[in-house]
Amino acid sequence: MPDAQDMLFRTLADPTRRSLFERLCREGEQTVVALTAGAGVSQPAVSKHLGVLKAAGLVADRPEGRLTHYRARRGALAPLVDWTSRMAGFWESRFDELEDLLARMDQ
Amino acid sequence: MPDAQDMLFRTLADPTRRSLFERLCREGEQTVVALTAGAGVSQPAVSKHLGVLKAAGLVADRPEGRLTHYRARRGALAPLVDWTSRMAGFWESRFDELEDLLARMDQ
DNA sequence: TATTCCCATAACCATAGGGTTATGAATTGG
DNA sequence: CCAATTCATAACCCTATGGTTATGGGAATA
Repeated sequence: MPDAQDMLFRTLADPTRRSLFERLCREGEQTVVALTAGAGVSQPAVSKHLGVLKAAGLVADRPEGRLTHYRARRGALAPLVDWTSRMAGFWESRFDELEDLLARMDQ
Repeated sequence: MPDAQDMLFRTLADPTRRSLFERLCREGEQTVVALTAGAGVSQPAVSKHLGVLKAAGLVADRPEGRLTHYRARRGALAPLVDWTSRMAGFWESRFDELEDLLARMDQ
């Protein structure tokens, strides 16, 4: 399961993928065409990235007719917060409560 | 200067590198031989990873005779916390104060 | 029904980068 | 002074992966 951590880091390492996730966080649910516009890469590339993000649990999709809406799952960031807090040395800090909060944000 | 954020994510994406950083965070200053023991890869590989970590500002080295001591620079994690907080949507939260704290932890 | 649109998959290519061994410079110890 | 140790660099290899174009299936629209 702490393999989820590795998955998260690897997934977020790519700038295009991070940018897609950022857009979904900021602007909410989007279709693939909408995301492709301004992504700087082709539609198949966007689809592939969305697939990776989905496999990491960072996004969820909602098929609707011929469209597919994607949305961010912020709660999936919890392991990242967890790792950072451990590395920073704040074992007993407020991070813990924040992590719980993120875990429950799964929507 | 390439984006510090991007550099951080890319640097921490590799599990071997993350493991080295974790050890430096937990166990404090270490020489290269010490880090190589238990790293699971060769000494040149460790040296290369340490070079990448250093370029990202995540570690600092202290040459002493024929030994080189490496230590973690936890403050370099600040952009990671920053990004996570922005994505999670806690702009006005305790993250801010934590980020300041990390910024001042630069040692 | 025919056409257009959205999206995913397949097949392929090129590069980044993480691993190795070989080597050498610098330092310390016998 | 010679040997051993520490570390970084060089020169490779090989795989993972991010990009592309081509294609096709399902859904809306004319």
